[in-house]
Amino acid sequence: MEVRVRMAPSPTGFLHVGTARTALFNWLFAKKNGGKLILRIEDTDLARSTPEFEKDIVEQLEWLGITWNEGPIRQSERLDLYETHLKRLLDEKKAYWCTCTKDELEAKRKEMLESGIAPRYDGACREKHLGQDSKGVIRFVMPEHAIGFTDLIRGHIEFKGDMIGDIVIAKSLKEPLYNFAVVVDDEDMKITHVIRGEDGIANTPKQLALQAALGFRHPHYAHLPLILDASRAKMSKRNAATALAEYRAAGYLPEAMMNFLALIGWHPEDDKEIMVPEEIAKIFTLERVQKGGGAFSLEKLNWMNAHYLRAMSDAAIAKRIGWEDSGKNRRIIALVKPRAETLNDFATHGAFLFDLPKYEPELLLWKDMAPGAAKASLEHVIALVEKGDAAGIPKLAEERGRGETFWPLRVALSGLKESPGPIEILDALGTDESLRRLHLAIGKLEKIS
RNA sequence: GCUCUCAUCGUCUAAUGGCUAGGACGCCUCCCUUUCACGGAGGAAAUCGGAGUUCGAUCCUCCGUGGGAGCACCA
Repeated sequence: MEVRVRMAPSPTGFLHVGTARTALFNWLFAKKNGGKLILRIEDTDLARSTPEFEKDIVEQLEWLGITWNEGPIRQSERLDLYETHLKRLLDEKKAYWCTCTKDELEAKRKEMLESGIAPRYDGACREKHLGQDSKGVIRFVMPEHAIGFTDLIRGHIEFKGDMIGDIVIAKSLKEPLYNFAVVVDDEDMKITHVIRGEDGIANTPKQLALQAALGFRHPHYAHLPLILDASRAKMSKRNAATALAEYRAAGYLPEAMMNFLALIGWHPEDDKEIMVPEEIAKIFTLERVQKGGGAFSLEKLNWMNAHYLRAMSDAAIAKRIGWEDSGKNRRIIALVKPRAETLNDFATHGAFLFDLPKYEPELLLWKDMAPGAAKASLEHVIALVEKGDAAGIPKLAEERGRGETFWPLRVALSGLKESPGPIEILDALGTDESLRRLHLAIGKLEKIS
């Protein structure tokens, strides 16, 4: 049987890194098994869903390199389908109208909580046989027996029978709710494997019961461990950037992000960590997915991004950051690359190459060097550069002292305490600009001598 | 409160019923180097606790502890 999996984000916010990771694992699973991936937009909550968020979801998935075979399919456009099944459930008395008010429910809930039992609907309207004109909501008659399933990652999971009350499956015939829409869609789209986050575990028995009542088959379930933040709680906007778009804007590469995300909760048999998506897809199995939640380590992401950056050609980087692919820009990129962690670093770390650096004159002094000595050093360098003999600088350094020569030169050109090598900067800057900066440095030294 | 779930270096994780529990990030040292990086070579760092099964348990079982998630007319 053909493997069919889905990613089912809800357009009520920007694409979350956790959602992206779930999408990625579905993509990997589909690829590994020669299956199909369906993008389903779960927008049954009309009040909270927006086209902007949907656009972000699609854009970020595309950026990551996740491709799908069907969709995006919007639940909001399939209302008739849900209504058909809703009516069937009602006709068969497997669902009923409920007119309990929110206040009543809240009071009962509080009461149950206080007496130490799990809050659940008491079934007050179950036997009232209310009609559609009652303007209530539709509840599903939850079976009393225990419901278990075998999770592909966690093994057998069982829920006690009387735990879950009659859940609301729709606000009206035209307003289905999450658990119901999911069940109808998973059946209709012939989903074989539901691969989702661990937070979906508690929904599984509800969906299983709904499937049984509707006469649907049960897909396989696999619940992925959660992505945790640095304090080991579910990653939230409070403590870290959660929107994929933020990482994109911060200059992370999609290939690095994908590789990094794949390694949260999954690990290859060997210890090879740097892998392109196609490589991972070849060896990906749910058996090797971890059960415990994994923290999102920005430090490791940074390392991985830097690693991918260093593997890219200067021309490719120029293209990514939107720089003209000129000889000068390539030299600048080559200079910044060993120190860059993100795409944005090229602009910030390379800024001194475009704009005249600002720095204190004292920075020009190597250790306890006197201003006059620094000035003399720079003058020697200027003489060489003016002759077009920059290649003679290393020899000069040997004669006059490496630190004494290179340090003032580097600072004069970059204004930085930490920077690429001075000869390389001189080359990237060009003779004219270099001489200009050297003279400016001498001016600064004269002021403090 | 109730339900479900998880537990190996600080972090992501590997492995095994029995050798020095492996790799990666981060950290430290050294080499390279005018500086900082990059690169190279080393190093410190972990099986939550208690019972049981067993010749032997980090691995299997139970209990405890700790963490996490879920308990909407959200998804």
